[in-house]
Amino acid sequence: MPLLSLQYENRLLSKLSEEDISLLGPIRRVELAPHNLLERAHRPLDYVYFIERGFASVLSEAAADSSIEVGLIGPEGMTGLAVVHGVETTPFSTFVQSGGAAFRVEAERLRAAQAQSPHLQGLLMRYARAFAIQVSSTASANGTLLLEQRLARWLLMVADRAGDSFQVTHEFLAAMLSVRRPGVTRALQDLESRGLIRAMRGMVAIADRQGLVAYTKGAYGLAEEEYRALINDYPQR
Amino acid sequence: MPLLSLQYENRLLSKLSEEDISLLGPIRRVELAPHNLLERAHRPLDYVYFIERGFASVLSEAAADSSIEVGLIGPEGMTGLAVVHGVETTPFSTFVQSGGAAFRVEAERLRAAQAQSPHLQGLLMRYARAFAIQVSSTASANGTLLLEQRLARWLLMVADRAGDSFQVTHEFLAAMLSVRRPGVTRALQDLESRGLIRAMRGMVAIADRQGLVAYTKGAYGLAEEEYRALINDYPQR
DNA sequence: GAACTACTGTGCAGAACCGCACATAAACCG
DNA sequence: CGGTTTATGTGCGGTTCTGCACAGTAGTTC
Repeated sequence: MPLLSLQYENRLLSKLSEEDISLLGPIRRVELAPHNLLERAHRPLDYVYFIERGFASVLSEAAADSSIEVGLIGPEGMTGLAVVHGVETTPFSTFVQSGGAAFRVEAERLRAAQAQSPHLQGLLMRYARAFAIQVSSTASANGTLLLEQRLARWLLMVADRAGDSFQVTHEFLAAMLSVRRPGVTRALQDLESRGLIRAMRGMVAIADRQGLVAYTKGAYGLAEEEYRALINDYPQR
Repeated sequence: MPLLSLQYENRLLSKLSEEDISLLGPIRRVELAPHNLLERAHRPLDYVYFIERGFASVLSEAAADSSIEVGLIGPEGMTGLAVVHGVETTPFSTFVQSGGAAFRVEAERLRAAQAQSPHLQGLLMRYARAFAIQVSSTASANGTLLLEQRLARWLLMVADRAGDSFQVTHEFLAAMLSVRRPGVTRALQDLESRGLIRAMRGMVAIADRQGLVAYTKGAYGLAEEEYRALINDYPQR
């Protein structure tokens, strides 16, 4: 009999035993439609989502008018880290960027499960750490990189979660990076002229992954390496 | 008999009972000299530090040549959150910016104490959350603010940890914000001309705290509010 | 296939910041 | 107290990005 856990595309759930999964209670598979809000800033979190397909963005609206993405979550992770830390609310919003599916778990249930299973607790702690490192890298990238490099990093991060070609508009990219839309157009043209990507209407495809990585001059890779060390190397059970 | 915990200026330690403190084992008070490295990137963490006076910076050196500060830790917190998450290393360096003192706890001991005391565990989880929010705010600030506003935010964060006037050079500020040094000179002049600070050789003093806060247009305040909600409101024990 | 609605491309003046270079000034040291 | 070090102030050309404005083009709808 195959392990139930192999049914999960989510990298976190796939690390859990049937027992741990059952601790999560009635976990329901839900469809994620683009623009779905999975968390609203300052509202209590009722559910966390272990993403199976698609991805979501964590958005900071700190500075009055200008919002910006601070984190990206796909099948490698989960939304609702506040719950993992035992907290009821978060100051950020999380919304679905690219539709897909997820397993939804009640916040209370997750908390109880953490208390019961050290293995689950350990895994979630490590993911929280991995995500914190991703956000730190974003802080670093936002402070030190040019737009083209920030864009390259973003495209790579999305490719990791949604495959090498995906739908996205310049407008949307501009919102995530908090830059002007025409700036994105130019930056994409530049990346394309270097043969690193192919840009079509409403869509971008990675053409030369290695080249893109090199182009970010180290801004992409560290967080991803840490994720591997933290999660992939965590014992299956 | 007064509570032992009242002896601690560190906001986290001051929330702990004598029992919880004793779980931390031989905690040693150490002096923090400027430029002391409390954590080295990719090296195992042997100790965590609960800061009593002074403050430390978490530095990302992701992008090859350019390093940048991603987090600030003073008497409100602790270094070594990797340990709290059950991880042995961190990809960042943490160094003392402003000398002072701290209580040093063995990493192993902290881990064991977390397992034994739900109260301690809860507190550290909440601090980890507060710090993550701080880093997210930095990501947001780095992506959306002008230098002067980033500077204003940084000065406020330091003032919270080291008092309203503190020593710092333009060179140093430039390194933290990852900008040119003359840019800092100009930005400080601008803040001073608005009557928000007073800048002297090797030193800055906050003159109009409220004005400074207003000047950051919301970039300062959110993380601090969250800290209060997470830590100050956590039950004493 | 015409009208409409995204989405993408382009241009231009100006602000913000960089890179480099150098001038001034305060503190320190012998 | 004169020399050295450290810190701050200034200038200038160039690049990146903004803000604003508008043109083109691909899809969609009826």
